[in-house]
This record gives sequence, structure tokens and C-alpha cells, in this order.
Amino acid sequence: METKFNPSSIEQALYQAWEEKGYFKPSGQGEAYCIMIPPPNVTGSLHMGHAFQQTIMDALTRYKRMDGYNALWQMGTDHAGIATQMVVERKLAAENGPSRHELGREKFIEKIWDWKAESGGTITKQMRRLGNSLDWERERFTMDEGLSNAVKEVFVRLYQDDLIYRGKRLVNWDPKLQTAISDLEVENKDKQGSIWHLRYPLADGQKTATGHDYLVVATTRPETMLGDSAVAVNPKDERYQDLIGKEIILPIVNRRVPIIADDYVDMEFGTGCVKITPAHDFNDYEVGKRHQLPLINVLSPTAEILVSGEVYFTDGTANTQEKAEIPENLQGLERFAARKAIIAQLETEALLEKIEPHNNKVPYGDRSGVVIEPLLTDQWYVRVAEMAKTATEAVENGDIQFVPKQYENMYFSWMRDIQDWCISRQLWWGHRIPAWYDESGKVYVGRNEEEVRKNHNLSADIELSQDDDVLDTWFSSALWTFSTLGWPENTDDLKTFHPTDVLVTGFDIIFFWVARMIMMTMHFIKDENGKPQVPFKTVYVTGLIRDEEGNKMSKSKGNVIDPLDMIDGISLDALVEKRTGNMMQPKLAEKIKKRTEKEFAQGIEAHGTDALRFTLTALASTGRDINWDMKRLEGYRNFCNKIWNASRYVLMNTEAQDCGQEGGETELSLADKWILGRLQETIQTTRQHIDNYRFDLVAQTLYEFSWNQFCDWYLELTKPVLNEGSEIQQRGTRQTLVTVLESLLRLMHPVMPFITEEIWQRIAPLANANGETIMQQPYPVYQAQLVEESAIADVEWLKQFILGVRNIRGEMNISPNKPISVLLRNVSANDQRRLEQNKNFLQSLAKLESIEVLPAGEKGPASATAFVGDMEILIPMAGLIDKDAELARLQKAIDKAEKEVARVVGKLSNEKFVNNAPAHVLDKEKAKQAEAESALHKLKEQFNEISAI
RNA sequence: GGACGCUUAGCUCAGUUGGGAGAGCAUCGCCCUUACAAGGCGAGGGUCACUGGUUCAAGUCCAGUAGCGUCCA
Repeated sequence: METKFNPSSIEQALYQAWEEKGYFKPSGQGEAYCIMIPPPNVTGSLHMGHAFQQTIMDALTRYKRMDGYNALWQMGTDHAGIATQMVVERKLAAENGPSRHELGREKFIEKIWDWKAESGGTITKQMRRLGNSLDWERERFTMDEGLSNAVKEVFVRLYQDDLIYRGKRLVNWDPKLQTAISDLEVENKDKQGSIWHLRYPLADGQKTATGHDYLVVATTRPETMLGDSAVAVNPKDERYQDLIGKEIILPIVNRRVPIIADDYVDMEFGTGCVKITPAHDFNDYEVGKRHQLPLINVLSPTAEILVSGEVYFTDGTANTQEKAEIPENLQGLERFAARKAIIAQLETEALLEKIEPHNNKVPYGDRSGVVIEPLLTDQWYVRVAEMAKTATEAVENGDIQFVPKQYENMYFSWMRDIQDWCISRQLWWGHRIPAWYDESGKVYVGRNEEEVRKNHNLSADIELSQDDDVLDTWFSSALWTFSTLGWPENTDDLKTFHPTDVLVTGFDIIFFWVARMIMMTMHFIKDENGKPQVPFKTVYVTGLIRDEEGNKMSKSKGNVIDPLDMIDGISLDALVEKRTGNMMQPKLAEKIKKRTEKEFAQGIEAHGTDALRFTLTALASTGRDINWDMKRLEGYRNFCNKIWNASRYVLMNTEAQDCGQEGGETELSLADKWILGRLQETIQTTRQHIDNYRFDLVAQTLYEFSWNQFCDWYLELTKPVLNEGSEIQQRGTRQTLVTVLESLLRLMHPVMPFITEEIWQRIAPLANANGETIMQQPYPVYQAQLVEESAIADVEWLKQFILGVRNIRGEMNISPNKPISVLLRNVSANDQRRLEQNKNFLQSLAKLESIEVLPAGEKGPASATAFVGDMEILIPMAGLIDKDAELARLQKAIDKAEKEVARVVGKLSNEKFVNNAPAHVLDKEKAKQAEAESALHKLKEQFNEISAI
């Protein structure tokens, strides 16, 4: 073995072997355990969030697999509608190729499939590097045939159940991408803007209570005034009582619109008069519905002013009687240009009262980055109220549990106000809506055109055209847990693995995905009693991985870290190139370069997959974002190295030697019994923490045991036995060395798959463990009979002894190499026994030349002292220890002890405490007092003795 | 404006019926001792954001304040 752990030399070969041998497939035996991967974008690449969540999923899967479950981690990818379509459009533009529209739908979709073929392997290759034990043979894609069929089936059935409908509604329209987007894809940003106060002249010579012949309305979007269909006031507002039911003349277009009363209006805000534009504002849309106001659309899909307004009834049907004309000079203007023109015109007509600065919430498309326009369009919707009710109940009654629990509130609050889900998107990449129209516009829904014709008796000469739109990507991913298992067929997989066990995901998609998955699954999948099945029993919600300063990682900030760069390392130049290449805003490149040079002056070293995974595990405390910390990664790389070298030590002392595999008498040392007991505790704690999803504590437990117990103490304690012990003692210790290490490797394997497998291959035969791979070995089980309390107490005594000597050595600058002699005072029978049993350990670990027990009553020479309970260890000062240094050391200890005594005495002299505290607390405090006082007394005595020299 | 979360050592974070304030990294000192210098041994370091309350006892429970963050309107 090399003296340093070199992950790059082992990882890929091990993974390839695992995959080839089919270890990732469910065993087909035992209780089922299933995790569905949140499908990453097929054309995307791996980021830290993926690495984090996948590490957790893999650890869980490996744990359950080892624990005898029929474990499946289902692989799959998502077609990511808008994102992918945009990437390909940009790519075409960059190559000066034809635009999407020049190519036409079919050709363009071909280009996307080409792109998928080209880039689709990137992320799966990266995921393999993480060591993920996904079942690759079952890999699915949301656009593959099976899943597409599931999508069609769901759509048709929902339509038949009247849970899908089509209608003209106000939607969030992205004028750049020219598609509807869901409100979840809208990001509201605070923007410093203006609010314009406009005068709307009253019709028919009316006057306000204050004598004006106009009303003043305040608006942040003056350009929409072309589509106003009312002015509203609060019904309780006394200022405008007389005007309710009267009309104003809308400036510029000279249309008469009514003055209405509605509670929606805030009397305190502005003048208390609000313009109502139902076709261009969500609140106004609701007001319009209540008052049966016409909806007047004045914007095109590209957000330019129409030639004339389109008027609709509130049910979305065209209103051909009313007209909404638009002056020629405004026609075709882009929305912000139109705003300027309208303001200018109002100003010249003296209808602009004032402009005030105003903080607006402005909606932006999170993909396109442009301002979203509420726009009236024909869209498909899922009626979600009923499904939402069932889905809410599943969480309320505990069928589905969120970890951490507080996310349930987030879920409930979203579910309470849930709106019908707009599922149509005006894109080309995605599942085309299975609806056809005849020439009159009548709609027919079916699995395909043939079925539609058959079901509706439509002869071949009737022209049918399929709906141009595709479904929201989340529509197909909402079916993920069951479509991947073969639904709508009632497959064995479905029966075996559904409901799945855990969903591991970020809180940011609880609404997008988790909620919708629960709704869809419970609607379509029932158990044998007809009860809706949940998609998963637990939702483990992870935090976000941020950079070291707590900023979100994003390409535009240039602070993205590729998990593979942590694993393999990367030079500074390559990293800068990666972060600044292919930028949408080249301006930022210089800034990013500087930042990167500062953050990673030496580039990034290789750390290996296991270190990365262990770090992510250690940082996974629940309910909290994670600030990435390179130092932490480095620390855990060192940990891997520690494991490597500890194993090297074990192998050096056991390979080709008698470890008791063939039987033979053995004698276990105190240390052997102790480490076996500590291992049991570690096994128990580790399991508990995994079961509670406390991966940070899992990491901590494994680290503590491996380094602070196994390496620091146990391996050291084996040295005297292996050097000087009898044959049967050596055999016992060798056996313990290999069994403990072999168990520890299995215990760590779910988190650190590679290093544990590599070492296990060599250690297993020595420990009589048979099998081809650690992956299929049983997960360690707590064995109470291996915990020997007396052994643990004895070793604690031993450690105290050694630490006492080391402390004096350290404080007194006595070289660790220099053997010293100690005297013992006040030695009890128990001390005497322990001393005899552990003399060799003491001599070896504390580097002692001799240990001499002073006869009772004898004081011994002037010495530095350490305590082990009541027993005192004396290190004679002569020639070794400086008087003043020892006095200083003692004074420090005295100060500390005095503080402790004062604290405990204070507590115990408090009558109320003594009267009220439970007995066990009281006893504990009393014991502490006795101990502290005795220690203080001894220290003072010692101090006096030394100072008297 | 509403809801939730956070504030503990220089940094990143644990702290689970209220009873000893912890880890890793960083710092300081001594050591190249045949598993490991990516190491060993030893040491120092905190008014648990602030104020008040409940309690014999509060990092922990309650109320409020401040700062930061996220989601929603």
C-alpha cells in the first residue's frame, strides 16, 4: 500500500466493476426500499446541490441495501422544457444557424434530440463519479415512450373526469419566450419606479365633492389605461358616494367607463380611486369578474400595443359589440415606449397631476429575465381543489412526513391558497397536448388522433389539427414515482416499490414538484382497498449549498463550484476559464476572474470522492443552508488518509499472519475488549442517526470513533501486545484488529464507498468475511454482549494515567522520547490491579522507564503530580523539572479548581436548590463538590511542598 | 405588511423531556517515536445577539428588541 491515500487510483475502476457486476440492481429479496431520484435536467451538468442530495440518497440506499432490503434507487432525467429549448436556440444563434422559426417545429425538435444525444451523457457520467449506486438499467427519461404514454393517459383521464379544462384566463406571460409560465417561475423584485397620478375627466358634467370635474387615479402602469374598463372606489368612501354608477371619459381613447364600488379599493392609498384593467392585472381581473366588466386586451404576445383592443366577456368569450379603439400613434409601440408616449400625451392635455417615486414589486421571468405581462390567453388548466384536499390530508395525518417538520407549514400554506394549475406552455419541446380541433374549433381529447376519430365518429374527411402547445415539464415529473415503475400497466415493480420511501429534495421545489407529485399520485394510484397511495412516506428537505461567504452559487456570480473539481482538482487557469467562458454578460468576466484568483490562488487540489461525500454528509444538519467550506473538505480528506494509514498498519500486522481465521486459542487484551465495546456503541449511535436523517451526526460519530478511539488509542494499545505478547495474546489482538476494522469499514461504507471497498477487499479474508463486495455485506448490528463495562472503565483509568503523564511532559517540555520514572502514591486495591494488568500499556504509551508504588504513608521526593481519581502520579523533579514552571502549572490548576469549588458550593448552599432539585442532580453536585475540594486540597498541598524547596 | 428560520470559540457549525458549553478547522508550544507531517503529543480561547419573565436552575421554555436570511402578499 502507498503511504498516502490516492483516491484517483482506485475510484473509477471500483465503480466500473460494481456497475458491470450489477450490484446496483435491487436484490429481489427482502422488504422493498425505494428512492426516486429527482430527475436532473438531461442536458445539464452536476452542481453542488446535486452532489449533496445524491450523496444522501446514495448513503440511504447503500445502508438499506446492506441491511437486507430489496433496495432500488431509480435513475432518470427530465426534459426541462424551457431550459433545454433555450439552450438549443442559443446554440443555433451562436453558430449563426437558422432560427427556431426558420427551421420549423419538426426540424427544431430534431435539433434538440441531437443536442440531447450529444450532451445527455454529461451528467450521468458525473453522477457515476460520485459513486452513486443508481440502477442504471432502469434509467428513464420524461420524454421516452413509456413516460409519454403515462402523460397522455393522465391527461385524457383527468379531462374525462372534468379535472382538466381549457379556458381564456389571465396568465403570467413571458413576452420574450412567448409562453405562459407558472407563478412559481415568476420572481418578484423590488424596483425603484414611479407612480403616476392621472386625471380622468368625469362624464356628463359631474363634479367631485371637492368641486373637481375629474377623478385622480394612481397607477404604476399607465400604459394599461388603454384597456381600462372601470374606475373603482371603496363603497364606504364618503368622498365618492355620489359618483358611484356615474362614468368618466377615459383620456386618449375617449371611451366611457363606469365608476364602481368595490371593497378591494384601499381608501387610504392615494386618492382612493383605482383604475380597473381586468385584462392586464390579476387583482383587477378579480374585480372585473365581480362586476361583469369587459376584459380589454391591448397588448400583443410580444407586449406591443395592438391596433385595436380585443374585448371579451368575463367568461372569456369574445364580445363583438363593444369596441376599444386605440389611436394610431400608439399602435404597435412596445410597452415601455407606449408608456412614455401616453404620459407625454396626458401631460400636454394637462391630465397628469404628478409623478411620485414608488417602490414597486415587478414580476420577472426567472428564465428570460424580462418583465412578465399578465395576459389573456387560451390555456389548459388542472382543477386542483379536490386533489389538493386529499394531498393535504396525507400530510396532516402523517402518511407523509416532512423532515424537518417545519416545512409542513410551508406545504399547508401553499395548499390552502392553491390556484388551478396552468399546464400548457407555448413551447415546442415537451409533451404535445393530446387534444385536436376540428375546423369549427371544437376540441376533442384522446390518446391519439385515431382514438379521437373513433370515439367521436369523425370521418376521415374531417380535418383535425392537434393543439400546438406542450405540457409544463412539471406535469410529467408529477407522475415520476409511478410512471418510472411502468404505470399505466400494473407492473410488478409498481406493486413492489410503490409507495416509495424517501424523497430527498430542496425546499425550493416543494410547490413545483413535491405538492404536485402528491396530488397526481394520490389521484391515480390506489392500494388494493382503493385507498389513495402516497408517492413517498418521507420528504427529506435539504438546505441550499452556498459559497464560503453565504452567497447563492450562480453562473452570473461566477462562484459555482463543480463537484468534480473538488474530486479531481483543477488549476487556477482552468477554473477561471470554466467560470468566465461562454458568459452571457462578458462584462462580468473580469470581476469573476479576480474573485476566483483570490478565492483559489493555487487552484483546487484533488480531494477524492469519499472526502467530498463525507464533507457533504457532515454539513447536512437539517433545516439550514450550508456555507461551503474548503477547509472542511481538506480536513475530511485528511480523515480518509487517516483511515488509509490505520488500515495499512492493521494489514502490516495481520496479513500473512495468524489472525485466528483457522481457530486457535486467543486471549483478548483489555484494549481489545474495550474497542469491541466502543465499536458496539458506535454502531448503535450511527444507526440511530441515519434513521433520524441526522447525517451530520453520522459523520461526527464515525469520525470520532475512527480517529479519537480507534487510531489514537486502540492502535497504540495494540503495539505492546504485538511486540511483546504471547502467541495467543497476539492472535487475539490481530483478530480484534481485523474484525473491528472490517466492521468499521462496513459501518462507513454508505458514506465513503470507495475507500471502504478498496480496503475491505484486503481485510475481509483476514476477518473471515466472505463475499465479493462490501456493498452486499450486512450492515453492522449492535451486539450488547460485546460491551464489557469493566473493560471500558479500566481503559478510561488507563487513559487518565497516560494523559496525566503526557500533560506534565507537555507542560514541562520534557521530550516525548525521554523515558521517565514515576512513583505512585495513595494506590487503592483497584488501582493496584489495574496497574498490574496494564503495566506494559503504560510503559509503552506514556514512555515510562519504571513505575514504583510508594508504601502507604510515604511522601516521596519533590515531584510534579497528576491525579487518577485519588491516586497520585509523581514525576520526581530532580534534573527534569524547573521549580517555577511547576509552580506556575500548579497555580493554573488551583485557579481552575477554585472556580469549580466556588460554583458547586454556591449551588449547594442555596437552600432552594437543595430543596427542589431532584435527588440525582443533587447527588451529582455533591459528588462534584467532594471531588473538586479534594483536588483543590491536593493541589494546594503540592504547591506548598514545592515552594518550600 | 404576513409567515418561518437564524444569531454559541477567530472561521464553519453541533448542542433532542431545562441540571457538566462542545466538534472540526485556525492559533500557540514541543516532537521527522518504523500506520499516518494530509501526522503525533500538549495548551490557550466563549457575558451562548440584546432585554425582561418563568424556574431552585435557562444556550435550552415564554414575551419583547435588534440584525441577517428565506418564502408569501
